[in-house]
Amino acid sequence: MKEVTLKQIAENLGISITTVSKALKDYPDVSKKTKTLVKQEAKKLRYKPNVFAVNLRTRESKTVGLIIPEVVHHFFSSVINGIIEQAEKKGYLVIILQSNESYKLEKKQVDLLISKRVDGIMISLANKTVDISHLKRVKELEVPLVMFDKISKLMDCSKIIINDREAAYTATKHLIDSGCKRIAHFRGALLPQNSIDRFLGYKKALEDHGITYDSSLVYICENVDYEDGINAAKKLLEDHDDVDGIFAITDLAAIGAISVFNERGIRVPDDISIMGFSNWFVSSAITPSLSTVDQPGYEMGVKTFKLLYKEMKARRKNKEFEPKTVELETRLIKRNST
Amino acid sequence: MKEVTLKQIAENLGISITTVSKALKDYPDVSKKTKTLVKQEAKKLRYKPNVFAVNLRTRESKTVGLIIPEVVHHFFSSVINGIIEQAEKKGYLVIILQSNESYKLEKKQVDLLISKRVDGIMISLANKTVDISHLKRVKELEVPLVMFDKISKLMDCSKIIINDREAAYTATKHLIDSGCKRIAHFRGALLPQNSIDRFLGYKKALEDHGITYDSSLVYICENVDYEDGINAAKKLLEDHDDVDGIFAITDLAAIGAISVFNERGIRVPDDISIMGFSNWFVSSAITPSLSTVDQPGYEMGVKTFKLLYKEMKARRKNKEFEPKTVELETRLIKRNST
DNA sequence: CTGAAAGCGCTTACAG
DNA sequence: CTGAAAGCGCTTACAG
Repeated sequence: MKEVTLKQIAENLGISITTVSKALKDYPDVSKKTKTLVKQEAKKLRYKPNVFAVNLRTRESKTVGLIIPEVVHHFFSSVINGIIEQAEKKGYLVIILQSNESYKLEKKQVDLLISKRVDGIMISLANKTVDISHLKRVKELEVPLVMFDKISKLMDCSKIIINDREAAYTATKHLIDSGCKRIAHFRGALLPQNSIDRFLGYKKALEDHGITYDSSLVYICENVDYEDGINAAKKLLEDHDDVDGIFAITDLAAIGAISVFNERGIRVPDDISIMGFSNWFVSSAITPSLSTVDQPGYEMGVKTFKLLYKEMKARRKNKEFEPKTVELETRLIKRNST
Repeated sequence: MKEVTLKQIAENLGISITTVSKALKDYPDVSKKTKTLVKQEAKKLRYKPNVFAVNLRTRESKTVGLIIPEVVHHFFSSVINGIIEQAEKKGYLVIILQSNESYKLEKKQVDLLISKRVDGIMISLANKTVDISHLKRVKELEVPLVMFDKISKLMDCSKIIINDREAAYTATKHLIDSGCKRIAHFRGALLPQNSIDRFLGYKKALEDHGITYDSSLVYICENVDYEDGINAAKKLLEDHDDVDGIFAITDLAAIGAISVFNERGIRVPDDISIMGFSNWFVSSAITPSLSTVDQPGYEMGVKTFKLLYKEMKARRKNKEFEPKTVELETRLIKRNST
């Protein structure tokens, strides 16, 4: 099938390519009559502009890049959802890349997106990301950039986050309020900011309520997943028989713990209370249903793209853009595990 | 920051753009000395070819499109995973679009991908897709196309599927083998092929084992999700008190049913046995753990891209390509709900 | 209101 | 082995 080009239309109509181009884009200096003629012909031939040529001329790809640690993850899936929806509204396509929590891969992905000349990049950092030189490069090249959820405080760019410390504080306080005296924490890896912040919120809540912080009650869940939760729970049962509450960094880890307790006849919440984090929809499906903190993934996606869009718009007009940090609300959700 | 172009390098070195271009691409008719010089300079200036120009010249975008009903879905997440991984290996980027199970949106997405000139398209149909004229157009334009999982039999293109009918048969037979006499089916919408096939597998299994098919035992779960499972289970309890087995079209629907039974003190599997479909990892985390059919999402993604790649390669060389249909193995997984 | 011309940055057939 | 030239399909400043 032969491609339809401006030239084609111009020849059919016996006018110049210039005029055809202008007519299709509704330039004010083309007569109404010509416009109608051109548009009609374009429709008839099913003309579609060749984006490759348009990109080259306009220096824009109308495509944005998204780098996340993992696609197969309820929270990120929701974020993707929000981003794609907004992007489509504005006529942007989203290229999604997965870092698999690897620093090396993440760097490669950034390079890939840059070489594809995306108009902007959104990123949530891998757990293993140790420095941000690759992001500094994005800034140098003046490619708009927004970080979300897993951010680096060192990077000067727009950010969409939740207040992890506060949310963790509230979650821990909820355990205390429901009578827990010995509260363990399943935390994430040591590097990620949100893992640190949730840990600090947990610690602060204990201290503010006269409970001595005991580091032996903190277990590291490297991948914050179901398996990790199972393992941490098993170890906890070996180490401590007096723990009556757990604040887990993710619902997944919490659910892992619950499954261990269910199996061993340990009653939740009578013997031990459990708090998750994320409000994955499965949390309400398990038995007992899981108390957790609602983390607004979809909203985060929406806000992330919107902020990126603003920056891209400013960039296009060569205007200055002042990076912004937006903090989204979280919400404690009480169910049957506490 | 000034963009580095071939021209830049050529000027710095006092040679022609042509030679620079050829040297960088290791054309055999450029001297070794020139090549080294050019490559050195390119590296020094951090030269990156302008993909927009390359695309325009080569008529390739090195980008493929993926349309799926939903991102936030364990099965599709795994497929995405497999696709992205393979694509990256071959230097392709993946644009992911979501149809939200809408026919209209799906058509729009196809148009979008075509207008972006992706080198190939992978698609899993929306539940509400009623005809395939939009896919026929893809074929007309000679854009390589692979369908996976939710396919249309009417479309002449490559397909990656599982044998839904057989898998459903095996699942139902498993219920029969464990003693069930009155087996209900929570099926999907009426249109999708895999919803039809799973239903037919269920029916055939009953008939082959001397159980009369009773259409009042078949409930439609329009979105095959958790909510649907809850509703269907509630209705089932109202309608029939003699059912002792359920084959649900998805794990999600099955888990919804289990949560209803758990709540009402109906014992699974003692009072009623339940089979899911998909082998979502949560199935092993709930109580009781769910028997199900393992559906190889990741593998499906890998195979899908590989097949698309073959077709794109043939297309590039203007060779004929014979569409293929690949059927992947499923596996019955017995857990505690049967 | 219309159009000739330059140019985006690359690739490649062709001549020397 | 090197390079001038054409061309991919579009946009837009400029002239008439």
